Amino acid sequence: MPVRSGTQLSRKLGQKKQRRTSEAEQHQSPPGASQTPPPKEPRLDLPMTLGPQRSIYFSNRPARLGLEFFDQPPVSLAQAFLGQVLVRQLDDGTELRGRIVETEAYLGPEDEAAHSRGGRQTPRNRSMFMKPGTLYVYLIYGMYFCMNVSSQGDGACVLLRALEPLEGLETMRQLRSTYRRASTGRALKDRDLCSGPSKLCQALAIDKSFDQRDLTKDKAMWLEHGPPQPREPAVVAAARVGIGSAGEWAQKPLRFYIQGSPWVSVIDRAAERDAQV
DNA sequence: ACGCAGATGTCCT
DNA sequence: GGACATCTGCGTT
Repeated sequence: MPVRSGTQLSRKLGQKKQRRTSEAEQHQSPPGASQTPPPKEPRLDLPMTLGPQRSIYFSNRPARLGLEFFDQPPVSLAQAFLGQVLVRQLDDGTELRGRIVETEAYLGPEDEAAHSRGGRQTPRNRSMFMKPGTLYVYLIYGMYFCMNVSSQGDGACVLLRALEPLEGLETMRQLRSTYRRASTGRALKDRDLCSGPSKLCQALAIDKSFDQRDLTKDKAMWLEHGPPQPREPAVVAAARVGIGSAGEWAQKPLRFYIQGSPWVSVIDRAAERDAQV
């Protein structure tokens, strides 16, 4: 859902460093994951007509999005993520689904708010420099995780900030509660399941072991086209959250969210007013 | 509704 | 040693 015209198909691959094959395979299956493949879906009749988003083989589920989706500049990828569905398959086969409603773009070396500012490359942020679709998961404040997806452009990526939970809500609630103090026994509201970058990591059981995995190939997580919407949703561009010390870069409108969605983590009324002139 | 302190590990100066 | 792409629970309007 383009808010602005972005470069579409005329891009060149291979701007990022090649990932070694051994690493790719090493991260295919998480440590502790069940060795046996998850139970197969019940056999379903093939639909009479097959849409372009659906696999022609043995499934009526939407196909996972591939490299051609992730290989675009960070701003257009951040916008393209909105409305797509993130799927997490747990070790027991349970599938959790959430529609992405809020993202942030981190542009790379020139972006003072990015971990890759100045071209810094460390063991922690190495996945920012890997091929588009690679996950960058890091620990923040000693106890939380944030999940990014590498985009086109060295050191550029997109932070996933909020999801609209679609499937597996009770499991998400359970996963979220595990990390909270047991003193308050109140169940979390649906809105509190995935409305924040670290909340969604808790709800989908995403931790450091997902760092450097390939979202186009990983067995435990992938991205699907979101269901068609009756209307093209309005997208708000606002300042990014939690990067106060990044000078002028803190003000740039590099956070994107679906206007009116109750699942967004931080609403920016001023940005919404400015946008509707 | 909003504000603030505290929790807690890792990276980087 | 300080900062950190955060969240929670408890306090005050």
